[in-house]
Amino acid sequence: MTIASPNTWQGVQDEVLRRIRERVWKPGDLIPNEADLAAEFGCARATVNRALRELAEQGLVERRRKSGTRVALHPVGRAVIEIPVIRTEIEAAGQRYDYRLLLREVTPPPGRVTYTLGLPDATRVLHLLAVHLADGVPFVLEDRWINLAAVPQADEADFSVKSANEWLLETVPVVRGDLAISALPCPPDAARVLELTEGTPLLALDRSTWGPDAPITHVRLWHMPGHRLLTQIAG
Amino acid sequence: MTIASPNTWQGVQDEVLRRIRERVWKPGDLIPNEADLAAEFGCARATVNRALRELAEQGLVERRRKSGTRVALHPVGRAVIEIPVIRTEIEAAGQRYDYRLLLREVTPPPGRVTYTLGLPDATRVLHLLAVHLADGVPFVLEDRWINLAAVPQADEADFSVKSANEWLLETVPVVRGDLAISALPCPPDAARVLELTEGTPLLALDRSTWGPDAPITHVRLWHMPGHRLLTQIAG
DNA sequence: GAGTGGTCTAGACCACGAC
DNA sequence: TCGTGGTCTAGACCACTCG
Repeated sequence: MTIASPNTWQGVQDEVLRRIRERVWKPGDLIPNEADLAAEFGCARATVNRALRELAEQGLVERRRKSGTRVALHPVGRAVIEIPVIRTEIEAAGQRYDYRLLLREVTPPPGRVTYTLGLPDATRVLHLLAVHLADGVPFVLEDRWINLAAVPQADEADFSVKSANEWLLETVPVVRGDLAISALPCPPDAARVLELTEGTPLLALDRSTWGPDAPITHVRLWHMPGHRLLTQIAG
Repeated sequence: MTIASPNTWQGVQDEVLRRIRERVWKPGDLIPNEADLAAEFGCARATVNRALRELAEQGLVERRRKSGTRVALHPVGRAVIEIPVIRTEIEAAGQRYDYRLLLREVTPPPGRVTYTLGLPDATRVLHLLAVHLADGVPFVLEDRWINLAAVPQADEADFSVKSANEWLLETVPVVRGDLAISALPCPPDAARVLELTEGTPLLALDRSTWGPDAPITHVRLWHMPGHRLLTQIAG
């Protein structure tokens, strides 16, 4: 770890961090305002602003106009999970990627899908079931529902070669998404495909995405037993 | 969703985002340089810089000196998980918080603890087992190991009133942390405390933290069945 | 060598919010 | 009211990296 020269924004940030960690400024304390810090460090106020803004984004300090900047009392840790395309994830691990489409049907979706996406009752929805393999071994089971009202082209797309994941990324503009992580017992159909005992604890990732106007898709990824989501904590 | 006036950094960002989503600039494309965009939007280059810098942090564009700025080919989704103090989490849900210390001992830690923290064999480690309750019902079981070589004060602290989580936050400067999320079968001792059937799928969060010089603590949180980690996806 | 993003400056005005 | 952070500007120099 190198210390940046103190009149750069990183240098200011390092010094502020040091004072927070060494309790020169204690949790709850008000720290000097930007103009004073700029004078102390011999730099422009904009430089101090950038340093403090990033610390505020990380939750280490709280800033309010007029009140000033305080050291956070209970800094909230933030862990960033990266969600790559599954093929990329497997190939990045140096393994061979394979993909098999198991089921394709247009059928009324279960309640959890209509509910999380906020779909009207009569919506036509495309249901896909597919397995992604790493070196020939099942890696994750994908249970996807695509809103045909928002993505009519999906009805004619060939999802047996390219995964819906990648097809959607290239085809539909996504504006926002939700992710829910939970531990669930392996259901009977997944047990058959993944060759597991029913009830085995599996990590389930439920992802919903919306376009500019309408919900696009909901997907549940069933990860094989032992799979771990690894991240670093900032703050 | 309001559109910001276009000569603010948010306005520039909105317009750039729109062009990326509507495929005016396609994945892989080079977009105009900062000076040109500033001229087009009628603002200063610093304003464009801020807009693009944030998009680069989100992974939507890739920037390199001399080459310029490109629309990312495979934007990696990022989900930010917020990790509050457990008491805060429960109280924020409008529930009553309770805490019970079940076990306190100094004992050799299991391999997964010494391994993830990188502890030497002979390290003295304090082992705590505690349960956090919401409205009187078990919410999460905490299985914590504290490195007494790094935090000797922990040996005399009273963890029956204040949870180790909060005590450590107030006492020890933390420099970095790791988080691993997995689905595991409920072990026998947890089953007794949480009044569950052994083997029930539980969401396990393994958190390790380091101070400036040494590993501080490793904690595994066993969440009750059905618990979901909710986040939003950026990008 | 030259074009690009990365950063700093000194100054200015604005928006929020505590009083 | 008025102090604070939030932002914009015009200009400058630097650092990286491609050709």
